[in-house]
Amino acid sequence: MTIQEAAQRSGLSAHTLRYYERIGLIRSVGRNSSGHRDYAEEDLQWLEFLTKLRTTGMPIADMCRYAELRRMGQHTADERREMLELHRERVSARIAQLSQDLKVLDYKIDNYRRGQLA
Amino acid sequence: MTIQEAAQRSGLSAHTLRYYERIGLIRSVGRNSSGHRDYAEEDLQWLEFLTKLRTTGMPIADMCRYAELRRMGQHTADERREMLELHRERVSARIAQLSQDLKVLDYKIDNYRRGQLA
DNA sequence: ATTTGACTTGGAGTGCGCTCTAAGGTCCAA
DNA sequence: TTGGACCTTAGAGCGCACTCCAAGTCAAAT
Repeated sequence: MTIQEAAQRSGLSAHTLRYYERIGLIRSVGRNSSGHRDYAEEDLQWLEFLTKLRTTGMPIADMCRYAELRRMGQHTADERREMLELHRERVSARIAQLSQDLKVLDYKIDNYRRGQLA
Repeated sequence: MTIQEAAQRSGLSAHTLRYYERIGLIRSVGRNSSGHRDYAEEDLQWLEFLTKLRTTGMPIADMCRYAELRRMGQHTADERREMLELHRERVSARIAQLSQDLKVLDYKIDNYRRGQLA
C-alpha cells in the first residue's frame, strides 16, 4: 500500500505519516524495491489506534512512550495497561467536564432565545 | 481587584489575563490611580464564561468575534446566539466521539487485563 | 532615602503538532 | 525518451495559545 493510500485510509496526511514514522510512533514501515514506503494492513490497524489516542487528547510524547513499550515486547504489558487506564480516566473526566459545560451553553442559548441579554 | 486576585479567581495566569485584554477578549478593564488593572466582579463573570468557551474548544479567534459582537450591543444578539448554537453542536459531537473512543479504550484495557497482547 | 516587589507596556520566545520546502530519485503514459 | 506526477530525505517554517522578557513606574516597608 502506497503512502497516499495509507493516508487516505488513515485520515492522516502523507506528511504526517512520515512525521509519525520519524519520531518513532510507527516502526519500520516496509520499503519496496525503489525505497518507497509500502504499508501493511497491520500498520493501518496500529495507525487507527494511534489516531484514537490522539483524538482523545493523548500527547505525542506519551504515544511515543507507548509505542516504545510495545516494541519492547510483552514484559511491558503492565505498564502499557496502566498508561491506558490513566488515559481512560482523563478521557472520562473530560467527557464529564464537557457535559457540564454543555449545560452552561444550553442555559446561555436559552437566555438568548428568550430575548434576554446574556 | 488586582490582576493577581483576578488570576487566582479565574484560574488564568496574570500573563494570560493581559494577553486576553490585548487581543480584545476583555474590553476596558478599569485602571486605578497608579495605572494598575482593577478587575470588577463583572469582568470575572465574563472571564468565567470565556473560560468555558475555551475549555470546550472554541478557537480564540471565534471568542474574539463573540466578544466584539457583544461590545456592539443588543442588535448582534442573534448572531451571538447562532455562534453558541453552532458551538454547542460541536461540543455535543465531541462528547459523542469521546464516548465512542472511550469504549475502544475500555476494550483495549480489558484485553490487557485478560493477559492478551493488544 | 533606598530597597523590595508588584505592576505597566511592547515585543520576543516557547512548545506542540504538524506542514511544507528543497533537492534529488522513481514510475508510467504518451 | 521525455514529461509530469509521484516518491525519498533532512531540515525549515507555521499556527495556535500562551508565556516570558526588558525596561520602566509606583507604593509600601526598612
